[in-house]
Amino acid sequence: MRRGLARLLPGKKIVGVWHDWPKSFPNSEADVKAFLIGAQVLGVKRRAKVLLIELDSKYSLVIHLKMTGQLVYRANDDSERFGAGHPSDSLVGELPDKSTRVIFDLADGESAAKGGRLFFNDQRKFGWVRLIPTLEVPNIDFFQKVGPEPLGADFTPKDFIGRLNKRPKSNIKAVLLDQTIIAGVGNIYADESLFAAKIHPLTPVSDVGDRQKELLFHELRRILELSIQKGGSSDRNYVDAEGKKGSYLTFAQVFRRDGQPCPRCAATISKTRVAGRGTHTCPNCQKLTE
DNA sequence: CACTTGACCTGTCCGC
DNA sequence: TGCGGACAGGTCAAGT
Repeated sequence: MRRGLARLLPGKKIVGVWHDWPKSFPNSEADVKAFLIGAQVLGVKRRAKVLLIELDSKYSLVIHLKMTGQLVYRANDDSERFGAGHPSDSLVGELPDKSTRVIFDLADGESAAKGGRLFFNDQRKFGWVRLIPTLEVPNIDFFQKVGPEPLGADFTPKDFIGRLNKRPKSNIKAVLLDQTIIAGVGNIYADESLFAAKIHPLTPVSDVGDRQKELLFHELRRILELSIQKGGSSDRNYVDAEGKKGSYLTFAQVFRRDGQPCPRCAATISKTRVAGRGTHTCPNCQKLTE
Protein backbone atom coordinates (compact mmCIF):
# COMPACT_ATOMS: atom_id res chain seq x y z
CA MET A 1 0.00 0.00 0.00
CA ARG A 2 2.74 2.43 0.94
CA ARG A 3 4.71 1.71 -2.20
CA GLY A 4 1.68 2.29 -4.41
CA LEU A 5 0.80 5.56 -2.73
CA ALA A 6 4.42 6.69 -2.88
CA ARG A 7 4.27 6.42 -6.67
CA LEU A 8 0.99 8.31 -6.94
CA LEU A 9 0.80 11.02 -4.30
CA PRO A 10 4.02 13.04 -3.86
CA GLY A 11 3.71 16.45 -5.49
CA LYS A 12 -0.08 16.34 -5.44
CA LYS A 13 -1.92 19.14 -3.66
CA ILE A 14 -4.98 18.56 -1.48
CA VAL A 15 -7.68 20.90 -2.70
CA GLY A 16 -10.72 19.48 -0.92
CA VAL A 17 -11.90 16.86 1.54
CA TRP A 18 -15.24 15.17 2.18
CA HIS A 19 -16.03 12.92 5.13
CA ASP A 20 -19.16 11.70 6.86
CA TRP A 21 -18.43 9.33 9.78
CA PRO A 22 -16.68 11.34 12.56
CA LYS A 23 -14.65 8.41 13.89
CA SER A 24 -13.20 7.84 10.42
CA PHE A 25 -11.85 11.42 10.35
CA PRO A 26 -12.07 13.14 13.75
CA ASN A 27 -10.32 16.45 12.99
CA SER A 28 -12.15 19.77 13.20
CA GLU A 29 -13.07 21.80 10.13
CA ALA A 30 -10.74 24.53 11.42
CA ASP A 31 -7.76 22.14 11.34
CA VAL A 32 -8.77 20.94 7.89
CA LYS A 33 -8.86 24.47 6.57
CA ALA A 34 -5.59 25.50 8.20
CA PHE A 35 -3.39 22.44 7.69
CA LEU A 36 -4.91 20.19 5.03
CA ILE A 37 -6.48 22.26 2.28
CA GLY A 38 -3.76 23.67 0.05
CA ALA A 39 -1.06 21.36 1.43
CA GLN A 40 1.19 19.36 -0.87
CA VAL A 41 2.19 15.71 -0.30
CA LEU A 42 5.90 15.34 0.44
CA GLY A 43 6.09 11.57 0.86
CA VAL A 44 4.44 8.40 2.12
CA LYS A 45 5.90 6.42 5.02
CA ARG A 46 4.85 3.48 7.17
CA ARG A 47 5.47 2.35 10.74
CA ALA A 48 3.90 -0.92 11.92
CA LYS A 49 0.43 -1.08 10.32
CA VAL A 50 0.11 2.71 10.20
CA LEU A 51 0.52 4.79 7.01
CA LEU A 52 1.92 8.32 7.16
CA ILE A 53 1.28 10.82 4.39
CA GLU A 54 3.59 13.72 5.10
CA LEU A 55 2.41 17.18 4.01
CA ASP A 56 4.27 20.46 3.55
CA SER A 57 2.04 22.10 6.18
CA LYS A 58 4.06 20.46 8.98
CA TYR A 59 1.11 18.08 9.42
CA SER A 60 0.75 14.44 8.38
CA LEU A 61 -2.24 12.29 7.54
CA VAL A 62 -1.94 9.26 9.84
CA ILE A 63 -3.99 6.29 8.66
CA HIS A 64 -4.90 2.88 10.08
CA LEU A 65 -6.91 0.58 7.80
CA LYS A 66 -7.73 -1.95 10.57
CA MET A 67 -9.74 -4.90 9.18
CA THR A 68 -11.55 -3.56 6.13
CA GLY A 69 -9.97 -0.23 5.25
CA GLN A 70 -8.95 0.60 1.69
CA LEU A 71 -7.09 3.58 0.28
CA VAL A 72 -7.71 3.80 -3.45
CA TYR A 73 -6.49 6.49 -5.82
CA ARG A 74 -8.46 7.35 -8.95
CA ALA A 75 -7.11 9.84 -11.45
CA ASN A 76 -9.59 12.31 -12.91
CA ASP A 77 -8.12 11.50 -16.31
CA ASP A 78 -8.92 7.83 -17.02
CA SER A 79 -5.57 7.33 -18.75
CA GLU A 80 -3.94 7.47 -15.32
CA ARG A 81 -6.09 4.60 -13.98
CA PHE A 82 -3.62 1.72 -14.39
CA GLY A 83 -6.25 -0.91 -15.06
CA ALA A 84 -8.35 -0.43 -11.94
CA GLY A 85 -11.79 -1.73 -12.80
CA HIS A 86 -10.64 -5.05 -14.25
CA PRO A 87 -12.90 -7.63 -12.58
CA SER A 88 -10.03 -10.14 -12.28
CA ASP A 89 -7.77 -7.98 -10.15
CA SER A 90 -10.01 -5.30 -8.69
CA LEU A 91 -12.44 -5.53 -5.80
CA VAL A 92 -13.74 -2.02 -6.19
CA GLY A 93 -15.94 -0.57 -8.88
CA GLU A 94 -17.24 2.94 -9.17
CA LEU A 95 -16.23 5.22 -6.30
CA PRO A 96 -17.50 6.57 -4.03
CA ASP A 97 -19.52 3.56 -2.89
CA LYS A 98 -21.41 2.93 0.34
CA SER A 99 -18.21 2.08 2.24
CA THR A 100 -16.57 5.41 1.36
CA ARG A 101 -15.83 7.40 4.54
CA VAL A 102 -13.37 10.07 3.35
CA ILE A 103 -12.51 11.55 -0.05
CA PHE A 104 -9.45 13.72 -0.73
CA ASP A 105 -9.54 15.85 -3.88
CA LEU A 106 -6.04 16.15 -5.32
CA ALA A 107 -4.59 18.50 -7.90
CA ASP A 108 -1.38 17.77 -9.75
CA GLY A 109 1.39 20.20 -8.89
CA GLU A 110 2.04 20.99 -12.56
CA SER A 111 -1.41 20.85 -14.15
CA ALA A 112 -4.52 20.98 -11.98
CA ALA A 113 -6.48 19.02 -14.60
CA LYS A 114 -4.30 15.95 -14.04
CA GLY A 115 -5.32 15.49 -10.41
CA GLY A 116 -7.45 12.77 -8.92
CA ARG A 117 -9.20 11.59 -5.79
CA LEU A 118 -8.04 9.43 -2.93
CA PHE A 119 -10.86 7.34 -1.39
CA PHE A 120 -10.72 5.98 2.14
CA ASN A 121 -13.25 3.15 2.15
CA ASP A 122 -13.98 1.17 5.32
CA GLN A 123 -16.90 -1.19 5.56
CA ARG A 124 -16.66 -1.80 9.30
CA LYS A 125 -15.66 1.75 10.32
CA PHE A 126 -12.83 0.52 12.58
CA GLY A 127 -10.13 2.35 10.64
CA TRP A 128 -9.29 6.05 10.81
CA VAL A 129 -7.51 8.96 9.20
CA ARG A 130 -6.15 11.68 11.47
CA LEU A 131 -4.38 14.95 10.76
CA ILE A 132 -1.52 15.27 13.27
CA PRO A 133 1.45 17.65 13.47
CA THR A 134 4.34 15.72 11.92
CA LEU A 135 6.59 16.37 14.93
CA GLU A 136 3.96 14.85 17.26
CA VAL A 137 3.43 11.67 15.25
CA PRO A 138 6.12 9.70 17.12
CA ASN A 139 4.47 10.71 20.41
CA ILE A 140 1.05 9.19 19.80
CA ASP A 141 0.30 6.35 22.23
CA PHE A 142 0.52 3.61 19.64
CA PHE A 143 3.99 4.61 18.43
CA GLN A 144 5.24 4.99 22.00
CA LYS A 145 4.36 1.37 22.73
CA VAL A 146 4.84 -0.43 19.41
CA GLY A 147 7.70 -2.91 19.00
CA PRO A 148 10.44 -3.03 16.34
CA GLU A 149 9.91 -3.63 12.62
CA PRO A 150 10.42 -7.34 11.88
CA LEU A 151 12.04 -6.49 8.53
CA GLY A 152 14.31 -3.82 9.99
CA ALA A 153 17.93 -4.14 8.84
CA ASP A 154 19.11 -4.02 12.46
CA PHE A 155 16.59 -6.56 13.80
CA THR A 156 18.36 -9.78 14.78
CA PRO A 157 17.28 -13.23 15.97
CA LYS A 158 18.68 -12.26 19.37
CA ASP A 159 16.40 -9.20 19.50
CA PHE A 160 13.43 -11.30 18.44
CA ILE A 161 14.04 -14.01 21.04
CA GLY A 162 14.64 -11.43 23.75
CA ARG A 163 11.35 -9.70 23.03
CA LEU A 164 9.34 -12.94 22.85
CA ASN A 165 10.80 -13.93 26.21
CA LYS A 166 9.18 -10.91 27.85
CA ARG A 167 5.97 -13.00 27.86
CA PRO A 168 7.27 -16.45 28.87
CA LYS A 169 3.92 -17.80 30.05
CA SER A 170 1.76 -16.61 27.16
CA ASN A 171 1.10 -18.74 24.16
CA ILE A 172 3.34 -17.96 21.22
CA LYS A 173 0.55 -16.84 18.90
CA ALA A 174 -0.78 -14.22 21.33
CA VAL A 175 2.77 -12.85 21.67
CA LEU A 176 3.33 -12.69 17.89
CA LEU A 177 0.07 -10.73 17.58
CA ASP A 178 1.05 -8.33 20.39
CA GLN A 179 2.11 -5.16 18.57
CA THR A 180 4.17 -4.00 21.55
CA ILE A 181 6.41 -7.08 21.18
CA ILE A 182 6.87 -7.03 17.37
CA ALA A 183 5.25 -4.54 14.99
CA GLY A 184 3.05 -5.46 12.09
CA VAL A 185 2.34 -9.18 12.51
CA GLY A 186 -1.36 -9.93 12.10
CA ASN A 187 -3.46 -13.06 12.11
CA ILE A 188 -2.49 -14.31 8.65
CA TYR A 189 1.27 -14.01 9.11
CA ALA A 190 1.13 -15.38 12.67
CA ASP A 191 -0.54 -18.59 11.44
CA GLU A 192 1.68 -18.91 8.38
CA SER A 193 4.97 -18.35 10.23
CA LEU A 194 4.05 -20.76 13.06
CA PHE A 195 3.19 -23.43 10.50
CA ALA A 196 6.45 -22.83 8.63
CA ALA A 197 8.44 -23.17 11.88
CA LYS A 198 6.34 -26.20 12.99
CA ILE A 199 5.28 -24.58 16.25
CA HIS A 200 1.81 -25.10 17.75
CA PRO A 201 0.21 -21.68 18.37
CA LEU A 202 -0.76 -22.58 21.96
CA THR A 203 2.81 -23.43 23.00
CA PRO A 204 3.94 -21.22 25.91
CA VAL A 205 6.87 -19.04 24.84
CA SER A 206 9.09 -20.61 27.52
CA ASP A 207 8.48 -24.06 25.97
CA VAL A 208 9.69 -23.01 22.51
CA GLY A 209 13.42 -23.73 22.14
CA ASP A 210 15.90 -21.11 20.97
CA ARG A 211 16.53 -23.03 17.75
CA GLN A 212 12.80 -22.98 16.99
CA LYS A 213 12.53 -19.30 17.88
CA GLU A 214 15.37 -18.55 15.50
CA LEU A 215 13.67 -20.60 12.79
CA LEU A 216 10.45 -18.67 13.46
CA PHE A 217 12.36 -15.39 13.05
CA HIS A 218 13.64 -16.44 9.61
CA GLU A 219 10.31 -17.89 8.45
CA LEU A 220 8.40 -14.80 9.59
CA ARG A 221 10.75 -12.53 7.64
CA ARG A 222 10.65 -14.77 4.58
CA ILE A 223 6.84 -14.81 4.64
CA LEU A 224 6.53 -11.03 5.09
CA GLU A 225 8.95 -10.42 2.20
CA LEU A 226 7.05 -12.86 -0.01
CA SER A 227 3.73 -11.22 0.84
CA ILE A 228 5.05 -7.75 0.01
CA GLN A 229 6.36 -9.14 -3.29
CA LYS A 230 2.91 -10.61 -4.03
CA GLY A 231 1.08 -7.38 -3.23
CA GLY A 232 -0.25 -8.48 0.16
CA SER A 233 -3.13 -10.70 1.24
CA SER A 234 -6.60 -10.08 -0.11
CA ASP A 235 -8.93 -12.23 1.93
CA ARG A 236 -12.01 -10.10 1.50
CA ASN A 237 -11.36 -6.38 1.40
CA TYR A 238 -7.71 -5.56 1.02
CA VAL A 239 -6.71 -3.76 -2.18
CA ASP A 240 -3.72 -1.62 -3.03
CA ALA A 241 -3.68 2.04 -4.01
CA GLU A 242 -4.83 1.18 -7.53
CA GLY A 243 -7.70 -1.02 -6.32
CA LYS A 244 -5.91 -4.28 -7.09
CA LYS A 245 -5.97 -7.36 -4.89
CA GLY A 246 -2.80 -8.91 -3.45
CA SER A 247 -2.13 -12.54 -4.31
CA TYR A 248 -0.26 -13.75 -1.23
CA LEU A 249 -3.14 -15.95 -0.03
CA THR A 250 -2.73 -18.20 -3.08
CA PHE A 251 0.70 -18.98 -1.57
CA ALA A 252 -0.56 -19.39 1.99
CA GLN A 253 -0.02 -22.86 3.41
CA VAL A 254 -2.70 -22.99 6.14
CA PHE A 255 -4.58 -19.67 6.41
CA ARG A 256 -8.22 -20.19 5.36
CA ARG A 257 -7.32 -23.71 4.20
CA ASP A 258 -9.06 -25.66 6.96
CA GLY A 259 -10.36 -28.98 5.61
CA GLN A 260 -7.66 -29.09 2.93
CA PRO A 261 -4.56 -31.33 3.04
CA CYS A 262 -1.38 -29.98 4.64
CA PRO A 263 1.09 -29.21 1.83
CA ARG A 264 3.87 -30.89 3.84
CA CYS A 265 2.24 -34.07 5.19
CA ALA A 266 -1.30 -34.20 3.74
CA ALA A 267 -2.99 -34.31 7.17
CA THR A 268 -6.19 -32.26 7.26
CA ILE A 269 -5.66 -28.63 8.26
CA SER A 270 -7.83 -27.68 11.22
CA LYS A 271 -9.26 -24.43 12.47
CA THR A 272 -9.53 -23.54 16.15
CA ARG A 273 -9.59 -20.42 18.30
CA VAL A 274 -6.41 -19.09 19.91
CA ALA A 275 -6.01 -15.66 21.51
CA GLY A 276 -9.57 -14.92 20.41
CA ARG A 277 -8.68 -15.35 16.73
CA GLY A 278 -9.42 -17.97 14.10
CA THR A 279 -6.30 -20.15 13.99
CA HIS A 280 -5.19 -22.57 11.28
CA THR A 281 -2.80 -25.43 11.97
CA CYS A 282 -1.64 -28.77 10.69
CA PRO A 283 -2.35 -31.17 13.59
CA ASN A 284 0.52 -33.39 12.48
CA CYS A 285 3.25 -30.78 11.78
CA GLN A 286 2.43 -28.56 14.77
CA LYS A 287 2.35 -30.64 17.94
CA LEU A 288 1.64 -29.03 21.30
CA THR A 289 3.85 -31.28 23.41
CA GLU A 290 7.47 -31.27 22.26
C1' DC B 1 0.77 -7.03 36.90
C1' DA B 2 -0.61 -10.50 32.95
C1' DC B 3 -4.04 -12.21 30.48
C1' DT B 4 -8.85 -12.56 28.57
C1' DT B 5 -13.12 -10.73 27.02
C1' DG B 6 -16.11 -7.27 25.11
C1' DA B 7 -16.70 -3.36 22.23
C1' DC B 8 -16.30 -0.88 18.09
C1' DC B 9 -19.21 -1.66 12.98
C1' DT B 10 -21.17 -3.82 8.66
C1' DG B 11 -21.79 -7.64 5.76
C1' DT B 12 -21.96 -12.47 4.73
C1' DC B 13 -22.69 -17.11 5.47
C1' DC B 14 -24.79 -21.09 7.64
C1' DG B 15 -28.35 -23.68 10.07
C1' DC B 16 -33.11 -23.91 11.27
C1' DT C 1 -37.16 -16.43 2.13
C1' DG C 2 -36.57 -14.97 6.83
C1' DC C 3 -34.13 -14.78 10.99
C1' DG C 4 -30.62 -15.49 14.60
C1' DG C 5 -26.01 -16.22 15.52
C1' DA C 6 -21.23 -16.67 14.46
C1' DC C 7 -17.60 -14.79 12.26
C1' DA C 8 -14.29 -11.54 9.60
C1' DG C 9 -7.16 -9.32 8.18
C1' DG C 10 -7.16 -5.00 14.54
C1' DT C 11 -6.78 -2.51 18.62
C1' DC C 12 -8.46 -0.60 23.04
C1' DA C 13 -10.75 -0.51 27.46
C1' DA C 14 -12.52 -2.92 31.01
C1' DG C 15 -12.82 -7.12 33.34
C1' DT C 16 -10.73 -11.18 36.07
